[in-house]
Amino acid sequence: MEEKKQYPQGMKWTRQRKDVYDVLENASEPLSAVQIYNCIEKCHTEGNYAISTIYRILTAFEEQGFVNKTSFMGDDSYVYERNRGEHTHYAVCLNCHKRIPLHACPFEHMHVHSHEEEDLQADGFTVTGHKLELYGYCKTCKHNQ
Amino acid sequence: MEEKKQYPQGMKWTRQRKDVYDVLENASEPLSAVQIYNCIEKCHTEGNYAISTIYRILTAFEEQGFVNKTSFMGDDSYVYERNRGEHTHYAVCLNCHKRIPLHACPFEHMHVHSHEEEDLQADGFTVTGHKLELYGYCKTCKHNQ
DNA sequence: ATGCAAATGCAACTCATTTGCATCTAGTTT
DNA sequence: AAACTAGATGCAAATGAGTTGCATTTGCAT
Repeated sequence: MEEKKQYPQGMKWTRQRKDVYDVLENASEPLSAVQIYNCIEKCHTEGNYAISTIYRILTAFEEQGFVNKTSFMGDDSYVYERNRGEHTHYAVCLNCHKRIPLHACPFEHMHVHSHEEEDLQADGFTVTGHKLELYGYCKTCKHNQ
Repeated sequence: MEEKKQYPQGMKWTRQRKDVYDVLENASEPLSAVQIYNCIEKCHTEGNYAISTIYRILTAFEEQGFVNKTSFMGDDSYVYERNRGEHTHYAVCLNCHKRIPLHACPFEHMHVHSHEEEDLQADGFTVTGHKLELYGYCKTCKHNQ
């Protein structure tokens, strides 16, 4: 009757893992390990949490395919988000580092890869994903020059 | 008669800056600050170099538009390359972090931005550039499982 | 040759992430 | 239900990229 067993084989379902999982499940944007850590510390005043544990959990989750790890231009840390099948691209402000999600992936409607993938396959390279980032300046930062 | 004055206004042309510039000019791929530092230390046994100087020079060069600073998935540091007007995208191997340059930008031949840019402009966001990264596994890493 | 703002070297610092190790615990076995 | 054990955690120390304050040096304009 629990929401167990949605989790991978051979992975212990600990309090810490559940907390990290919940945070990512409810997050509306990618979060860094430190953000996740702070979020958990804030909500659960119970036990202690070690930041190293958060990192280890995120690594494990990534290996299991639960979360995706990426970095954005201008940010100095990695961010993690629940892997929900679809993927999102962002426009990032080079000044304040705000991220604006794009509503569609330009690659969805066509085979842009054509040229590229041919070349790559000749090299024996297997493409598993792609990442597109638009960058520039948001309204606020543009005005504040 | 020298190759001076290809450099920006108000910027002193020091031995260190010339060295960094030369390394980037002759580089066949983006380099990290540490790689540039090591490269210079190796070639020029003369004076001392401080890694902090390299970082300051790279920051200055970037502000002047001489170099572009980017990061690639899986790498934990920034890399810099001479800004030669054109831009290059890469396919990066998630295992060995090798980068394979793509010969063309998929965005060159069309206005992919259409949808996206409309949305963004409604938000007051000004797009100044984009970055596309394909990722996956190179021939070697794929075979070595 | 002189003067000074800009650039450098150095050492100490920050901040994200990792690691070794002793302790603990989820989940299985008895 | 108690015992067992591989895997997970907390802690503290280490690593590594990048930054900063400050005293000293050096382009380069006068």
